[in-house]
Amino acid sequence: MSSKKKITTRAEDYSKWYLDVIEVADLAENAAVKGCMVIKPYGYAIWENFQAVLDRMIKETGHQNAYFPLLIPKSFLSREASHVEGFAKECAVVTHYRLKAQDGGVVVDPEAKLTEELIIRPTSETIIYDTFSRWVSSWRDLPLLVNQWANIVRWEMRTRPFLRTTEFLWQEGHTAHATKEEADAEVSKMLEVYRVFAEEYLAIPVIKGLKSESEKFAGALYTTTIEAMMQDGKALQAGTSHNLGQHFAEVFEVKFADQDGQLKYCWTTSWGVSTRMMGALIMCHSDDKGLVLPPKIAPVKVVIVPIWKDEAKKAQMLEAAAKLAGEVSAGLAGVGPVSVGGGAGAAVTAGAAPGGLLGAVKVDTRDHLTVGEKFYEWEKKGVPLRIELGERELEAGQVVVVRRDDGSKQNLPLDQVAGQVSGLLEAIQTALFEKARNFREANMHEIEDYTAFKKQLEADVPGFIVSHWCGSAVCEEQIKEETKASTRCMPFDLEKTSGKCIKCGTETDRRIIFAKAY
RNA sequence: CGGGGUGUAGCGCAGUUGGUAGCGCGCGUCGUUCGGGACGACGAGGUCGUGGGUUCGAGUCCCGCCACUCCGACCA
Repeated sequence: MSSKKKITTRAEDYSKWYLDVIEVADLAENAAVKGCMVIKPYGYAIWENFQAVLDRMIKETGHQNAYFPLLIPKSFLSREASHVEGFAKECAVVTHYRLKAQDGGVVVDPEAKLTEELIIRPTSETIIYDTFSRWVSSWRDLPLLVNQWANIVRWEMRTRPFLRTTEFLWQEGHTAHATKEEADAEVSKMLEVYRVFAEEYLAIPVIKGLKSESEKFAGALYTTTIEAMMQDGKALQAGTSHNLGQHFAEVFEVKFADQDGQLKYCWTTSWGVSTRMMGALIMCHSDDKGLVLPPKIAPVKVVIVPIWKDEAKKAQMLEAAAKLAGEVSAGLAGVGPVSVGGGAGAAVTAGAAPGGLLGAVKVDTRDHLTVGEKFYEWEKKGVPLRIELGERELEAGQVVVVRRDDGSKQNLPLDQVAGQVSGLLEAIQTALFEKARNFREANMHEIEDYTAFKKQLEADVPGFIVSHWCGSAVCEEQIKEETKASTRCMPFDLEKTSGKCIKCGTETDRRIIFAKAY
């Protein structure tokens, strides 16, 4: 269980260690299946907290959850020309519906060939707008605001755990509106939801902006994005919100009779956040000891490690720890969602349950591990606060409280712990965000000279480069070829200044962020 | 699909000129331990990726096949 391997850290090689904590992908001796993901219970508890928070925010902005089919008729995908072009190369295709026994094994039954192949959804625009066409007939049916939690399959050539897996989990929102203005407002409203989610819950600072034409979603009018910087100075697109214009409405005939009696096509939007955000969370905060989780999203927020020498002392310590856990749980109200199995009451007993990992406050009662091993394990799992409770503490009427983010230790009187825990968790939450934001600010570069631009991208931590750009896809493509940096977004809050395109020198007031990206 | 690399216990690996399968970690039982990754004793665990060939004898040599993996082209 606990490996003594020194953890190597940071974004570029994080996958070497986090698998132990969150995920394994050793399902089979089959590359395709390995590209999918197995999420261990601890990692899934983090995902469930993601869902709990984001789902609540999505509903608070007026959306409802629904579910649509996994399998999409091939013909649907080809209706929107640029959409099919964007996704055709990475679709898993269902061609048969039956196997049959043969020579002691099974083979695909050639008799069971489908007349039309089915595509495993790489995204659900097509099947959802096909459905919308039957749901919308009047302006009174609009806006139609729907969200779906689902799994997605994209047959990528190269996979990377969490960042690019063959199968991934996400939420995808799809909305239909009467006017472009309403659709625009929806797009920016949801991008703001994502910003708040990333910054206030995951403590990941993000930059909101507009994608270039070549980086926008296949079939969209325009794409907005939140871009985050990882600890190695590379960019990660953490969430996107698209205005799909009337493209999909036209090909799937999502039409409505407006108040003026005219039959009009809807304006649609879509937006999504995936398990990739888990990768962002890991890479943004983790250190040499393992995960560092922001308190608001951590499945286990506080772990109490009782320390004893013999059976008699063990009973005494466990009792004291259980009592403390109860008090701390009560003091935790309002600090983010509580994970599965984790109501305050459940949390107190969770430690006693064999194998139980979860609960907002966890008491580590295991006695086949040394204290040191327990410390290392919870640090690796990123639990924000650790409370050490031993004979010494009990006699002195105090405990040792250790912060995961900076490793600092402090002694707290036993009767004050519960009252101070939520304040400490908030301090950790804030400190993580500040640290990440300071790092990003320190690695933002405004560069107007192409030689300096190329040199910066060769640095160990290349960071984000803000430069003027003429807007041409040709310059964009050449820069990518020469430096491997792609355009990330045109930040909405970036001041317009006049200057020359970093590549071709054309006068322009447009500036964009370039970065190496995951 | 192009260019490398690797297949031996759950994981990581060793295995010399061909001679009955080894190590570390992990796992199980018992005991001593326990304040930052403890120790001892005993134990369980293997069609050496696969098919053929050479040989008295193949993990080892020869040929074929398969799989995985890393680097490039694709992407949330």
